[in-house]
Amino acid sequence: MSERKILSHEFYKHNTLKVAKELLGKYLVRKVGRKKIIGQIIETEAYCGPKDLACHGSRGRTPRTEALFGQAGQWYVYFIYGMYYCLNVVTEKKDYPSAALIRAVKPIYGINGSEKTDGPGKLCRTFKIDKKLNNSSACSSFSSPLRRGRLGGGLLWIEDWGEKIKPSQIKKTPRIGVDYAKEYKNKPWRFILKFRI
DNA sequence: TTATCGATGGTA
DNA sequence: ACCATCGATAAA
Repeated sequence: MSERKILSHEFYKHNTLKVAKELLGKYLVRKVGRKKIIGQIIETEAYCGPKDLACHGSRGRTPRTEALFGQAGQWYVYFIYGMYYCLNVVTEKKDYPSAALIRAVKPIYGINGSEKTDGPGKLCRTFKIDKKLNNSSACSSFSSPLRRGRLGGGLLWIEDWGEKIKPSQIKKTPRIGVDYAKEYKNKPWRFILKFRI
């Protein structure tokens, strides 16, 4: 049995396409109160900097996208379509707007059968992710502010459980919902983990 | 099965 | 007006 390691800043600061692919098979861990929710990441998308017209950062720095311009390894959570949140983890250099969108996980622990995890909005609903997590760190399980005189547990992070994913297990497709992105709309920057080849 | 459409509200 | 979505409904 392999050790479970929290992914570090080092993991996230590389090329966004690489990070988005390497996130497949890792484990998204959410702590809410004393309960844990865990899902294995099976679908991601890469948003690759200021030139990528699908990336929120391509329209410049705004209050909403501030976290996207921050340090690798922090969460970028935004509100969309009036009722959903989307979860991204920031990649590459500070001030370079790039991130990996986590689109789907496979339920592993603490998830009711009726709760869906197969879409960015549904995943955030099930994992109780909203803007309160925006700009917080994904690199520690002890990153939250002091509460009642002691460290609160971390709230949301990603673990490597030592599984190796082969390139042949990764399906690539264009990203969802970015028809407006001109020459970037058909870039195969959506990555899906296949369990059957 | 695929296609279409309304809900809903922050953002620029 | 637009939107990195979802779920219901209709059509086929």
